[in-house]
Amino acid sequence: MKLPPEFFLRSDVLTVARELLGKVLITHIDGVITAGRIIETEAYLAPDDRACHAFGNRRTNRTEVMFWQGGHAYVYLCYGIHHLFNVVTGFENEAHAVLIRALEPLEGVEMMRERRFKGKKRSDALLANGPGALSQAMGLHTRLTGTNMLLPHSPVWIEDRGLSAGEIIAGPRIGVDYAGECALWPWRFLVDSQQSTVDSP
DNA sequence: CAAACGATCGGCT
DNA sequence: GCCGATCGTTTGC
Repeated sequence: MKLPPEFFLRSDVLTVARELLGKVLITHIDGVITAGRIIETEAYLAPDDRACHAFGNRRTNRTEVMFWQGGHAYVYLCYGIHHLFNVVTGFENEAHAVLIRALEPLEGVEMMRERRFKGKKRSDALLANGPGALSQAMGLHTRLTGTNMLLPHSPVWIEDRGLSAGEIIAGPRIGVDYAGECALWPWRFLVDSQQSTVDSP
């Protein structure tokens, strides 16, 4: 059920990013379980990817966990507001990561609504429809960076529950226009919501 | 030490 | 569709 080390210990981060679609991201935080089916990812791959924080394999305090072996969490603050959650992949000293960009909520939806909307009325479609949004809904925070998701009782982990990803669409990554030609690489993956997936009639 | 910069979101026009 | 929020990280002087 919980993904094994071998899933993350692969150098081909593009394949891992694709295969994460349909898997289930789970947190156990503040005594509550929340879970969602991963429906959008992006791959980041040092050293040649200008959009990757570890471009050129440069190590900084922030990006150090990207160099750890696959299965750790890399969470960083974006635009001073948003906590973005990544899965570190590959072997030690390979700075590869997959950004989780969207989820389909499965469990703990009440808690997700509370964290996201604080009682205000909003559409459930907005619960986890972006990388900052899903982190807020799931309780993911920069303090969780460096968490080993493979350890028992970790606060965040990923499971295979046999759900299908369906058809997969690939395209350029979002918000990395500064990265030159790297911004054009089709390293964003999302499930085709036009296609039938888990429970269509 | 100062300053620019985001792997975004939500509110407003 | 545009724009401001907001702050840790990084880089430059």
